[in-house]
Parts: sequence; structure tokens; C-alpha cells
Amino acid sequence: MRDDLTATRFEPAEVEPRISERWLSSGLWHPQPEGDASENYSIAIPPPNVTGSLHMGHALNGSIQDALIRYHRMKSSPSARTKWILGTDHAGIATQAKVEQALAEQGTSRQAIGREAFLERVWEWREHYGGRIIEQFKRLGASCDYAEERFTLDEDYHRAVLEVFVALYRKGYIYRDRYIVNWDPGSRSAISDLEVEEREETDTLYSIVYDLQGGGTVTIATVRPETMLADTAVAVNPDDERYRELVGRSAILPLVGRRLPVIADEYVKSDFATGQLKVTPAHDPNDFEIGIRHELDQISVIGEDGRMTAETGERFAGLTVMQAREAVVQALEQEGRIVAREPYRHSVPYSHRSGERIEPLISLQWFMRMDELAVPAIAAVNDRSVRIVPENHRRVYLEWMENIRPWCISRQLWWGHRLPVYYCQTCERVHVTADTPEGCEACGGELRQEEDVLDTWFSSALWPFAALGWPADTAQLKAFYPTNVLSTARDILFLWVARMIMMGIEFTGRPPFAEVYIHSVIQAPDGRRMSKSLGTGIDPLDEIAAHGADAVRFGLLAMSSTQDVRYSPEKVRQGQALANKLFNAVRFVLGRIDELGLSGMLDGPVDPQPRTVEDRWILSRLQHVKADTAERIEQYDFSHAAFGLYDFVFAELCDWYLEFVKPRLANEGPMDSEEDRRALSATLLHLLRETLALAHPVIPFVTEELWTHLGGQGLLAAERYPIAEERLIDQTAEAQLTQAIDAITLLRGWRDSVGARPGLWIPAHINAEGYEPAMRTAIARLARLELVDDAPGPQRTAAASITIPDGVVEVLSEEGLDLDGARERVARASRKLQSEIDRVKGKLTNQGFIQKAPPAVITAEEAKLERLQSELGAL
RNA sequence: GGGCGCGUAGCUCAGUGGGAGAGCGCUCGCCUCACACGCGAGAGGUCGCAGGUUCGAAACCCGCCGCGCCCACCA
Repeated sequence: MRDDLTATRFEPAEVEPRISERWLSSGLWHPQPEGDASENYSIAIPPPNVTGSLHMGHALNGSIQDALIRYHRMKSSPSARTKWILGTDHAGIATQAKVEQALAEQGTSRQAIGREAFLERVWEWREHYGGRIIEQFKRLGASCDYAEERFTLDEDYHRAVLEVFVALYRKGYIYRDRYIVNWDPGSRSAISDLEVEEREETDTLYSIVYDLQGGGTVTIATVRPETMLADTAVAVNPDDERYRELVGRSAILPLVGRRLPVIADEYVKSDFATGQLKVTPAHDPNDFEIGIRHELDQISVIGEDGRMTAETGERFAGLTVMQAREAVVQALEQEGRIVAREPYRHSVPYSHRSGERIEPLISLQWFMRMDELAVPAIAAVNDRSVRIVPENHRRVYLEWMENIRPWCISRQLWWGHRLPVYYCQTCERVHVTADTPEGCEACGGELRQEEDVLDTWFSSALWPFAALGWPADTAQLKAFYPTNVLSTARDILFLWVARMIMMGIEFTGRPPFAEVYIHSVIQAPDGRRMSKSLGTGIDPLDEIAAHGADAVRFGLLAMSSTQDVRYSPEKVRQGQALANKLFNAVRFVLGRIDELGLSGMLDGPVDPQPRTVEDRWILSRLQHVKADTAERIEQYDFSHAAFGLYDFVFAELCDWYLEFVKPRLANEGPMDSEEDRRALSATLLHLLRETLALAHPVIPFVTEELWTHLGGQGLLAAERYPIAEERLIDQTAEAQLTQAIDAITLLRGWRDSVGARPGLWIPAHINAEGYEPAMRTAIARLARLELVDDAPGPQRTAAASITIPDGVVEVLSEEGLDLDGARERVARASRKLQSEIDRVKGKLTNQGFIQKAPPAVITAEEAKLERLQSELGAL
């Protein structure tokens, strides 16, 4: 036996780096851009944040995508190319925040060092830490095209972003506007609606009395008293008879003294509080809309730093919003204007980026109208040219797309794609162009570029084609665009997936992928969200170190489903056990082939040569698992694909088949000619090679390693393996083996019940003509029976008899057996049989059943009754 | 407020019209010449509750209870 197969366990830590090295140096992951996309297979990875490190979501999606990529690479025709498009995302806010934090620790800030120096620092930072997550993907075994790594801020990519911006601007989709936006005081930038997270909170709802000019009062309710300083109206519902005569009059804003018109607007709910509403257009999205309808002034009192502005006077200026709230309440109280306060539960917007509370502010920003782009993107999903799997996400997508709103695309950051917009300092003309202009076209005046950068998702939306070199008409684009599938979690369905579909159709005329697979979100084992801050995170790299990459990949695929799932360490251990089992099965078979002096067979191809029923059976079972695995992978049912492999290897291959053939391998059976041994060795080698190839997409490392031991010349990963072929099922063999397995299991159970020591060979006669002689021998051996050829005659009676399917085993000696122990077992078995018989009888005497059930079902029940009764009789 | 989904063995989950399953855990027995990260044999479930459809329901329909997620501008 080879030296490296003397260990009894598969050692991932020793094997994985070696195999990784072979894969990476093979060039296999880096296909030449040949052929066209209809024959080739490609996946664009969701580009991880350049600052990030591998978390469970990456590990799961990496396992999924790699299983798909490896599966298709192996099953495709020799001329087809398979490519997993790789890259990282510059992740504007996240990356900038990290570098700003580093600067703060050094006692400086981006403002202090300036834009240019700051960007240099970010690039340095990226050089230093940016490659980490890519290295982590390698450890997972992900067969990405590492030779073509992209970055969403690369020069080429930047060019694509500019072209898209300019084109959309010229179409009139992109425009600049003063509008109320979600202002994130944490990152000092506007953010999009999708980056806002609502949290339920309990605040105080204050009721505040405003005087009316000419006498009388109104009472408004608010959870944000500080914003009253920016009130520019009081509103009531036009149908509210109570207040009809108030409309057109004026209220006096307390503390400020401003005159506020009382207006009528449908937005106001008469049944909420008093039905009188303060209107603050500059600090509330709804009030903003009311303000537009009634041409109200927009007075801002909160600045971009989240503090009260100078206009609020020395009493409030500079206070944080929360401080201002207290101060305003106190001031109002002194005037006796607060007439009620009650706890109030409502949702409060927070920034998904910085975690800080959103301040709705009026701000000059760039927006993108989405409704025109949405039309073909809706159609693509409706007509299934983009298929969303599982289907129930279709509606979610469609509903969002049908109600799509303008997207605020500008960010007040420095790290990102700076808008290709140039303002003339002389004539105020605005130039939008992908090529940096020299001066103003109209007046030759000096130009200043827009300070803002684009939302990171704007550039990510171009990923599948920009990563392949668009707008240039590259060979990569021809070969790999559109991609086949996009695999992702559902949290970025709108943020990213929907926008990719829109941009892909707009700029390439085709959706960027044919299918979208939405995978599970993995939660902590206790059901909470996996997060570092909660301390619930599990690091996939720790898991890989402890159990091996194959185990983690198997485990993640096994636990994945169409819902969220809890992380299940047991499934990872199952994967580890599978790798180990394969390792030992190969070790065992190679050892025997070696002992038989047949090691030479490893050097060439082998065809299976079934000689016995069990040979035909295992080859038939292999057909099942091959077809099932292919079907499951193609349907994104990774869990069943993984478990199917596990069950085949453990139960069918190892527990049964290898146990069946052991005597033949040990030269003990009747099949002991040279030719028989060669045939069996060929069958075993074929079986193992097929099994390795089949399991490779799920557990690539161990299968690649063992492939070499089994004589594989090149890489298993490079093998063309037509997985999905027609099923060649041997029903006769399957029926015979099912019967034999049932018989052995029954006999072992009986042994256990009579307290037979495992080492005891019990003399017995198998009285079952339906079984082939060789099969009777095998049954006897696996049940530890010493076969006695002559049946017990009249002069010799059996000590016990055990019913097996289609026969009886007669035990000829009670030595070492406690036959009383079998009684309870028999009693239990007959109770069970009797209750089943009763149930089937009940069915068959039910007139409704007889008259309405399909005849086939009735026949089956009748046959079952007969079988049960004969089994009971035999007991 | 709207939508989606879940509730099956102690745990994590599969099963979606005709015999309740897997892994782990548990019990008993085995270092049986590949594997003790192993092998053999077992125990364990009113399939959330209540109704309905059906000859037949864990599965299909209605309601309820519990849990999760997404979307949504009512101070």
C-alpha cells in the first residue's frame, strides 16, 4: 500500500493546500474566451466588499456557485468553456468609514488631509487589506477565474460607469433636484430608500397648543417637537367640519412667532389626535409633499451634522436633535403649551450603513428615474426570460418594480465614482461627459467637477457586463455574457439584482443572467441573526480549519433550502464523515487490489464487469444516484444532492456492496479465478472513480486527492464527466438485493434478541429457494451463520426458525443463545403485524374505499394483506 | 397596514393525497483483517390547535394560536 494511505483518517489540513496549488497552477479556472455564451457556462460572483472577510453567507454562496461551476465544467462538451467571473466591490461607505477610522486613530481626518491624499490612503489600504477575501475564497476551493480579477473602481470599469451615467443623463433619466432625502448624519451623506431600516421604538407623543391669530387655538401632536421650529403651516382635513372655518386663518408658531397659514390637505387624518397637523416641509417627507402642493416655505433648522442650525438662535443653535427636543419641550412647558404627553410606539428610520438615525433633509442631489427602465425588466421576469428560483420571490420583485421610485444616486463621499458632471465657474453651464473636458464649451470658462460620487450600487448594477470589459466589444463578453445564473441571498434582490436586470437590458439589450437563485440566509444555531456584534457569528474559516473545506461545503449545501436555516454543525460533521468514508473505502479497495497483484490495472481505463447480482445491483444504484444528483443540482436542490451522495456512499456502497464483496476480494469466495478477480477489481475501480467524479462538485478536495490514488493522470476537476445520462436500471438485481438486505437485517435483529455474541457463528440452514446459492452464502456470512447444507429432517428439529422474505432460516443449535429472548421480539413483531393487518382489512371492507379508490391502489392493498398474513403465519 | 414563509422524534431539518423519515443525541452490543470521525441492533412522534373537502389528510381548503422575514410616508 502507498505510504500516504496508511493513515486511517483523511487529513484536510495536509491535503487542501497541495490540491489548491495544483488547481491554481493548472490554468483550468482561466478559460480562453472562445465559443459563444449559449454553449459556455458562466456565473458572475456577487463581488464581495473589498474590505470584507469571508462570512457564512459568502461560504454558502461560494459552495453553491462552485458546485454549479464544477458540475457544468465536468458535464460540458470539450469545446465549451466554463467561467466564474471574479472581483471585488469598492463599497463606498464601508471602505471610506474604515479608512476614516484609521485616520481618526492617528489624530487626523479626511478633511484635514484633503481629497487627493485621502484617496491615496484608501488605495493603499485596499492594496494592503483588499486581497484577503479572495484568498479566503481559495481556501473554500472556489474555482473562480483568479487570473481575471476585477475591481469596481478599476480604470476600465470606471469608464463603463461614466458611459452609463452619460447615456442615462442624455435620456433624461438622471437629473439633479432639491428634494427631501434620507440624510445619514453618520456617513454625512444622503442614502437611498433601500438603505434605510425602520425600527419600532417608543417615543413620547406631545400635544402642543398653538395660538390662532385673532383668538382661539389649535393643538397639534408630534413626536419630534424640535422640528416645530421649522413649521410653515398647520393643516386640517378639508372634510373635517370641526375645523372648516379655521382654514385660511393663521396660527402663531410658539417660541418663534412666525405666522403659519392654516391649510386643508387630504393627507391629514381627522381621527388621529386632534386632527390638526403641524407641517414641517424641510424635515418630514410627508410634509415636504404637502409643502409642494401648497407652495409653503421650506425652512431648515437641522444641519447635515445632525445639529440645530444657526437660524434657530442662540437658544438652540448647535444642540443635537435630542438636546434640542428637550430644550424645546422645556421652553414650551414654561409657556404652558404642552397639554398632553403619552408614550407612542412607531417606526423610526435608521441608516443601514452607519446605524445612526436618519434625518430627512432637503438637499441638492442627483436622482435617477427608474420607471422606464423597469418596464422591460418586469417583462423579462414575467415572460421567464429571467427565471427567479424559488418562484415565490417573483411577486416580491414584480411588486417592487411596479411601484419603483426615483433613486438618489449621489453620495457625499470621496471614495467612489465621481460624477462626470462639470460646472462652469463662469457661465454656470453644466457639462456631462465621459471624457474630462478642458474648459467650458460655451464660454471657455473654468470647470469644476461635481464633488459627489455615485452610490456603490450604481456601479454594481453593471457588474455582469462591465466585469467582462463592456463597453468594449470584447471576446470575454461574446463568450460569457449573458451569464447563466446569479446566486444570492434575497436581501439584495432590489438593491442589486433588480438594478442589474434593468441596466443589463438597457445597455446590452439582454438580461444579464437567465436565472436568479435565491439561497438561504444562515442564522446562528439558536435562531438569532449571525452577527459579530451579537457574538453569534461563526467564522467559516474556523470551521474549515477544524473540519476541512469539503466538510464545510457539504454541510452548508446540506443545510441550505429555500428558507432561512439555522447553522447546523452536525451537517458539517456529516460532510467530514463522508470525506473520511470515501478515503477509507479507496484505501481498502486499493489495498486489496494490491494484495491481489493487480495494481497494474490502475494505470488505464477500466470498464465495469459485473459478475454477480450484487455487482449488477451496485451499478444500477450508481445510475440512480448519478441521475438524481444531476437533477438536483440543476434544480438548485443542493441539500438533497448532498444527502443523496452521502446515502449512496455510506449505505449502498460501503455498508452493503463492499461488505458483500469482501470474501471475493480476500480470495475466499467461489469467484476466485484470475479472471474473476480482474473483473471485480475493474468494477470496483470504475465504481470508485465514478463516485469521486459525481461527488467532486460538492467535496472537491478529497475527491481530487483520491482520484490520483486511483490512477487518475490529470486533474479530476478537468475530467469531462457526462453526469446526466439515461438510467440503466437493473430491476431484477435491485429486487433480489432488497430481499437479501431485508433478510440480513432480520437475522441480525434476531441474533441481538437472543443475546448471540457477535463472534458466534450459528449453525443454520436457509430454506429459501428463491435466493441464488451465492446469495444464500452471502446472507449467511453477513448474518454470521454457519451454513449447514442438509435440512433438518424428522430426526433433527430446528432449535428456532426465523422468517425472512420468501423463506425461513432454521437454526440448528441453541448453544450460546438465549432463545427466550426472542419471544418478546416475536411478540412485538406479531403485534405490529396484527395492527397493520387490521388497518388494511378495515380499508378493504370500507365500501367507500372499494368503490372509489383507484383499482391499482386496491390491488396493492390486497397484495399487502396477503403478504402480512403470511408473515404473521410464519412467525 | 400589506405580503411571504414556518410550526413533523430531545435538537436541526426532509417529506406535500394512499406503508411517519434522515443526521445528531439517547439505549444495547461490538477495537468483525477500510474507517471507533467506525460497525450492528433498537427506543422515541395525538405531524401547533379546531373545523372542512375526500373512500383516504402530516400533506388540500377555512379559521385560530405561536414564531420569523420583507415591504409600507399616518403626525
